[in-house]
Amino acid sequence: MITRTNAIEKMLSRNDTGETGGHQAGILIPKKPEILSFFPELNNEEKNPRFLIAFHDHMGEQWSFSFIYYNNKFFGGTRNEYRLTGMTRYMSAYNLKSGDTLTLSRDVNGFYSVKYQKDGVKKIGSGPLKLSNSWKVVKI
DNA sequence: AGCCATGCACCG
DNA sequence: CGGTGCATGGCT
Repeated sequence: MITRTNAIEKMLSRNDTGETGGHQAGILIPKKPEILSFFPELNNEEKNPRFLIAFHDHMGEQWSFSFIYYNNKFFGGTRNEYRLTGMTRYMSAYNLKSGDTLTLSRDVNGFYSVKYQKDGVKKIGSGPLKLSNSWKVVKI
């Protein structure tokens, strides 16, 4: 049997939180099988398939995020990436900034939850803040 | 591949 | 009319 990912986390980039002035309303999901297996399967045959997922946070609040596969590359465009959108309200509610960690998890009942970790703990030591590939799989 | 940026639609 | 979100292009 396969091991499905039931929890993942990502250190937010500046564009994720909207600090760059962008308004793309969501975070980018890397095309890693381990990460993607956390999310429901999307229909690759259709353009920009999306899946609305309801998450609840540690405060008992409910949030609906959209897991979208922007795949217009296969439909005459140039995009080929996954995003989780509709998060600006959540991020502003808890004042999340780049460098903070966002954790997504799913229990055996398919119940999704989201939480965050204000960082400053994870040191970067020397060098610039490297945010690429900042996702990681978490076992629960 | 991943992050940055933006024109336009929609909604308060 | 300003903020938010979608979809898409651009840059590193």
